[in-house]
Order: sequence, then structure tokens, then C-alpha cells
Amino acid sequence: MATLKDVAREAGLTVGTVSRVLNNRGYISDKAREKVDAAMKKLHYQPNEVARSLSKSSSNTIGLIVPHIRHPYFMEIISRLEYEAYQKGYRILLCNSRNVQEKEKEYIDICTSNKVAGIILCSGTVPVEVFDKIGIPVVTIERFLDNGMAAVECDNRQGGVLAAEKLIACGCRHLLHVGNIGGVFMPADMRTEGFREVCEREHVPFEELLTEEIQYDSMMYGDMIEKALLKYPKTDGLFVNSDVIAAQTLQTCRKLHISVPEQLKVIGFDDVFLATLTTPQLTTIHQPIKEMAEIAMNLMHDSVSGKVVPKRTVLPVRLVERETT
Amino acid sequence: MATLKDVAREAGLTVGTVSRVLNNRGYISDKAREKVDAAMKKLHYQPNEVARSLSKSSSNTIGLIVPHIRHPYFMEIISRLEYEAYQKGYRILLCNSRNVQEKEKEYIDICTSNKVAGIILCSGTVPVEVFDKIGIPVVTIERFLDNGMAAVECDNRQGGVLAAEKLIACGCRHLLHVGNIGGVFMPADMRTEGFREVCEREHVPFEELLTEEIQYDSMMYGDMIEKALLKYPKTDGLFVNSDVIAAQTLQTCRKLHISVPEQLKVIGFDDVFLATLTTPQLTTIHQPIKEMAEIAMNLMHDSVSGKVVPKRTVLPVRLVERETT
DNA sequence: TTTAATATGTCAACCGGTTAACATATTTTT
DNA sequence: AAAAATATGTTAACCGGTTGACATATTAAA
Repeated sequence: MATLKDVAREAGLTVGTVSRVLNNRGYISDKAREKVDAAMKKLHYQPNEVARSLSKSSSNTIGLIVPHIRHPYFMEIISRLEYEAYQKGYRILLCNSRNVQEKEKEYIDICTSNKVAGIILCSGTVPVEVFDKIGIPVVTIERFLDNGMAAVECDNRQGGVLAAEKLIACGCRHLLHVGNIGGVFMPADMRTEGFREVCEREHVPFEELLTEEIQYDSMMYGDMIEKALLKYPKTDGLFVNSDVIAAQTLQTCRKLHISVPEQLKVIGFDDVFLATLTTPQLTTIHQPIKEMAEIAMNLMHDSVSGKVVPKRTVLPVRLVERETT
Repeated sequence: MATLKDVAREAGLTVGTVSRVLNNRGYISDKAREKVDAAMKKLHYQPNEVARSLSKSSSNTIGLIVPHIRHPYFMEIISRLEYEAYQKGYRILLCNSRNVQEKEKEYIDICTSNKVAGIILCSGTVPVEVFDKIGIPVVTIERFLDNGMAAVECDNRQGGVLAAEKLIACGCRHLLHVGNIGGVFMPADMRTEGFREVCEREHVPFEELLTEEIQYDSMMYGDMIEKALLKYPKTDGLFVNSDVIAAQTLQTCRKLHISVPEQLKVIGFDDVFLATLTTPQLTTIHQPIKEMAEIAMNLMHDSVSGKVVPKRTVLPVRLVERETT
């Protein structure tokens, strides 16, 4: 593998000049540039990014920590972020915390050991303090850390509001909400708030089922939903915290001979690809995942460049009506 | 950030000894080990993996090149590989070629520039020769490169056989197969072979629709399926190359008022999570994705360690019968 | 013509860990 | 007591690119 020195020798220049060409630093003549380009081409020169990272003590890799890969929502996030990263010349070091604190911590260490330029965090098992001293930019998506890091989220509360209003407008009078609960506060918890507020304002009775999502890895929520529907048999409107759960709800309803949307109306969250593949297709709260990823990566880029970035960016959600309402 | 030198000073030893402890090289006493451990703990020492990679000219990162992230099949592959990599102390550099040759080539360069230990390749747009001189192990999944690299695949031909046999056993007499076609030969092409052989042997008429999957990114196959069903209205048995297409087929059938499985039986491929979330649930050919990922990462590990590895590993598939047949 | 801007060379330290050669000291074995 | 094994120190080169200080040469502007 050819090195910078080889290129310099081939071009009849010195490493200093070649490095200047590569990094666009100082004065360089067109002639020099051409000679360097020719030499690089001839030797099939590929800069050693590892050496570069070492001398700069920072790479152009971004650590992406998610709690889950095998989940449509995070899959979309990952896909979009990878694209945005690529556009900006960053690489993605993929880290799956599996929602386990130990693993998340370990991955944070791995990221810093590997001198990533920054971390995009979608996982939320680790307390804020851990991030205080890592010394690199952290941008969160749907995970609010109240310590000055840039956070990108959707208007979760509004999502809960839209869902409740829609169900009530559809004539539902016995609502049920399946939401999250965990050790750490998550923006998604606000969905419950919004939902609750509307129900109380409209005097519509509702139940809340807050789960710890133990089934995080397997994504099997069928049993949980079945128990909930049997426990609250009068339920005629259901708002769940993800399309995956909503899709499994439809399967459960089929099993229990509950017709959707006639007997039970269902609203999911996320609006991922899956929402159009169920029968009936899912009515859901649309998260602008593409935009969230785009903004997150822009924030990361700006942070890495030393710019001041907004602490919190909240994007709008909207109700996408399909066939379950 | 503390360095090796700091640790050595703190432990009252020299870098040589500390490095020996870290890499388990040469003679080390328990006392020295303890002192080093204590010093590392006290200074919160994290080895600089970049420096390590530079001096070893190889990192413990594996480049993972997929043609698609936003696709359930690759999502599963990625998820499993990430897990296996983690278990073995490797990191994943995620590369999405988007099925574009230029991007795939660029990502291969990025991988070598970053001195990855090896590449796991699930993408297939680049001709074999490109891999001949990159000098690091390459393991492929569902992508056979006939140049001595380790390949992991499922028994695609058998998948086609099972699908055809099942459809015929169900009484279908007008079969249709939607498969892939591309510039480069892919193992998935063998599904068509198997399917064709059975149909010919059993004298059951069949049509083949081989697409280039232009919709690779958007994953919208609805129109294609609709046109196919309108072009071959007598079709009563359909075998498609992925569960995603199968799921969209069900939506199309609903639109065209074709009842599944009564009027049309459908068999997908992959057996991803999605297959259980459609209505009716998908009968499909199960790929042992977990095992494939496990084996692929083992092969990678062995290759990196300089071992001789089997050139080709073919895993069995099986028909999972659900509700579309 | 003098000054200033542009362009490149030279040299060397640096990023942080790896590794090999060689010396030396302490233990253990023969 | 001598030989061998174990343990650590010293030193320095190396991985490959970055960067800054300083010198020098060529052009261009004043």
C-alpha cells in the first residue's frame, strides 16, 4: 500500500507539500496539485485514515448507539442517518445497546476509545452524568438529556393529543393507552401526557398500561395486548406507542374476534413502512424520521465544527389516517 | 485522557511492561499485573484503539456492506451480525451501498482506508476482481464470489423447489414467480431454477417475472405486482422472492378483490418478522438468518486469525406454513 | 527596485501504542 | 554453584500522516 511518502517521491515533491494539497492548507500551485493527483492515481494511493485519525486525535466516524436494530423504527433511523453521514463524509460505527445499561456504557467507551468524532444516541438506559465528561459532541434522538446536549425529538405530547382527539371524534368512549415506562425519562413518555390531558378534558374514561417493554429484543407484544384487551373488554379505542405493537394488536384482535375498526379503533405511532402492510392498514402518528435524522446529523456536523447548536429541536407530528380508525 | 505512559508512571513500571500486560506477551508477574490494573483503574485509562490500529495496521472493526438497511431481511442480518461481532470484540462499520456500484466501490475503499480487519459483504453490484487485491478477508452472505472467498448462503434452489411443490400440492395450476435479475449472478437466482425445475417436472404451467428491483430503495412493489396479476389473471399460485414483496402482494390482492389463499396462494421468502404481521400471515421459505450471521462472523474471525476456512457454506431452508397457502 | 505575496523544501516533533533487541536482576531448577 | 527460566528496564524504531518553524526561491505588485 502506497504511503504519503511514496506519493511525494513519485510527484517529485515533499510530504509537506503533498499534505498541504490533501488538506488544502497554505499555498499550493496548480502544477503541484496536478503532480500530486497524478502520483496518487498512479500509485492508487489511499490515505490511511487511521494514521490521520491518530494525529488529529479524532476520526470521521460517528458512533450511533441504538437500543434496537431489529425494530422498524430504529431501522429507519439507522438507514437515514447512514445516508446523511455518508453525504457529509462520516462513517457509522453501529452500536446496539439492546437497552442494557452495561452494554450502552461499554459502547460509549468503545466509541471514545475509537476516537469517534461524536455520538448520536437513540438509546436511553444510561444516566446523564456519564456523558458529561466524554468530551465529544453528543446528539440525541428521542432521548432528552438535560445537560446541554443537542436533542432532536418529535412533538410526542402532540402525538398523544392527536391520537386521543381522533379516537374520541370517532366515537370511542372507553380508551386504552399502551405506553412506555422506564428508569430514565424519555420524550416518548410525553405521548401519555398528551393523551391523558385530552381524555380528561373531554371527560372520556381511559386506562393506561405502562410497560417496561421487557420484550424489547423479541418484539413480541401479543400476549401483553391480549391480556390488556381481556382486562378492559369495553375498550373501543386503543392508542399504542409504536406501529409494531399496533400491528401485533391487529393479530390479537383477529384471534379474539374483535373487528377493527368496527369494534375497536387502533392508532399506532411512528408511521413506519410496516403501517401500510397490515390489514387493515394502520392509522398512526407520523414521526418525520427523515427530517429528524437529517437535523441530527447536521447538528452533529456543526457541533464537531465547533459551532453553537440549538439545545432542543422539536419536530411536528401528524395523524395519518388509514384503516384502523 | 490518560495514555499508556501515564499508566506506566503511575504503576512505577515502564511502557514495555505495561504493554506486555495489556497484550499478554512475554513474562509478567502477578504483582505487575495488579499494579497495572490499579493504575488503569485510577486513571480511567482507555487504550487508544486508533493508535493500536495504526501500529498493527489493522483494527478490530469489520466493514459490513449491505445493499439496503431499510429492508427487513438486511435489518435482521445487520442485527445478528452486530451481536456476533460484539461477542467477538469486533465493531461494525455500517456501509449501505444502496445497490449502486459506485457507492459499493467507494465503501470498499473506505473500509480499506480505515484498516478494517475484514469485510462482510451482502451487496452484489461489484465484479469479483475488485476484491482480488484488497488484501483482507471477505466473507459474503447470499452473494457468491467465485474467487476463493468464504461464502455463506442458504439453499436457495431448494427454497424454490419447496415453494413450487407446496403450491402444486395445494392444487395451483397456474403459477407465477417473481424473482430477481441483475448484472451479477446472485445465489437468490437459484430460487428461480428450483422453482422452474419442479414446475417442468410436474408439467404445471408457470410464468416468470424477473425484475431488476429498481425500487430497491423505496421497496414499493405494489404496482409491479398489480401489473403482473392483471397480465396473468389465471394465476392461482404465486412465489415471490421476499416477504416484503409478498406483504405488498396481499395489499394488492385486497385492492383487486382477489382473496388469499382461496383464489390465490402466496409464498414469500426470508421469514422475517413481518411475515407474522400480515393478514393473512405469510407462508414463506425460512432462511436461517441467525445461523448464517453466526457462521459468517465465525468465518470472518477465523480468516482474520489466518485459519483456512471453508469456501462455501450452504444452510438449509424450510417451508413455514401460515395462512397464505 | 524594493516589497510583498506565493510556492515549496527541510526538518522534526507529535499522535499513542507495539515490538524487538539487549541488558540486568531475581528466582527456580539442576 | 552453575545454568535456566522468569521478570522487568532501557532504548528506539515504527505505523503513516499532521503540523509548525524556518529557510529559500519564484512571481507579482507597489
